[in-house]
Amino acid sequence: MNAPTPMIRLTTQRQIILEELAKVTTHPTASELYDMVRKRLPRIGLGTVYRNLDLMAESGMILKIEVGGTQKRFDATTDNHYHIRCAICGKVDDIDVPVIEELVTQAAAATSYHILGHHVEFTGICSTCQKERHGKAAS
Amino acid sequence: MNAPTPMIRLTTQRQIILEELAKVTTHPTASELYDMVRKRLPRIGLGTVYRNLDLMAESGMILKIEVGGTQKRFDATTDNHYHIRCAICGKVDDIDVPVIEELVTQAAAATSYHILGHHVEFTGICSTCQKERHGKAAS
DNA sequence: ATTATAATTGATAAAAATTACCATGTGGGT
DNA sequence: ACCCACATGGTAATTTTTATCAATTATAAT
Repeated sequence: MNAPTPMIRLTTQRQIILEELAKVTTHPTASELYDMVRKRLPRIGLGTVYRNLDLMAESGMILKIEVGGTQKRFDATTDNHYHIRCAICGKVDDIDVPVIEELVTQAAAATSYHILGHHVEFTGICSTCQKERHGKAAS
Repeated sequence: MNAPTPMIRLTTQRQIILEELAKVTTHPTASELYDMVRKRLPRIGLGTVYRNLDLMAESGMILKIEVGGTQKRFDATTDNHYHIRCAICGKVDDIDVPVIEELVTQAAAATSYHILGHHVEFTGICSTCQKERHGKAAS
């Protein structure tokens, strides 16, 4: 009666996508992941990558992080943590700042929305871009 | 020597875009704003709206909020505040939770990035979507 | 094992959102 | 009134993502 196992079948392509995503701590976009996966599965289609990333995100196996920038990014670490994005190159890293659980309580009191979660995104300039900026002084 | 007034000329279209944005507390997307502005300036082009929203965001007159969802949104209130986005309809509202300035200090200690700022985005279900969900019980 | 049944894939097309391009128009300063 | 730089509107091109669908592959039933 109640829908049982949503049962996501672990196909070869899904497994490899998952493995490649778990390998890195950067937060690759779908097409970055596509390039990574293609080295092991040259015939895979970009659509398959998108489709499966979405499925896995829906089923909670991975995280789809919708931060600034033009592309969505994915993360194999599913427990809540915060991110920092470089304003220049767009790279996204994890940042080790304690998660503030009280925020959800505070938010619940401040709105009529039913709160599901929260996310903190820092903006900054990564060390690589800091260096490059000093390279060319006054533009 | 040092670049003087970046000097953004306040054209009619810019003024009206700004006025329309300031009128609402929702956080319209570029095309929503386009529709609003077109009522007063029927010949304006969508490109002009995009171009000027970007310019105004760069010069700090308005805020470009890059949250979840497929479209960027804009906000006439430039002092830092947090947002909540409906997971179902995608609507974005302000949420009145105190801004945590310490976060930036904490972040600075935890990363090699040069921190520029931070943003908190809550996810939830807005009251409208809560009601509609109860409407159709077991699908 | 063999067939039936359902889910998944790869390829391609389509959609959605944004940006780039460029000839024409506009306004401010002299 | 005449420059001149900037801005505009219209359109085309890009970028990112989603949809479609026939062919393939896996699972279940016999």
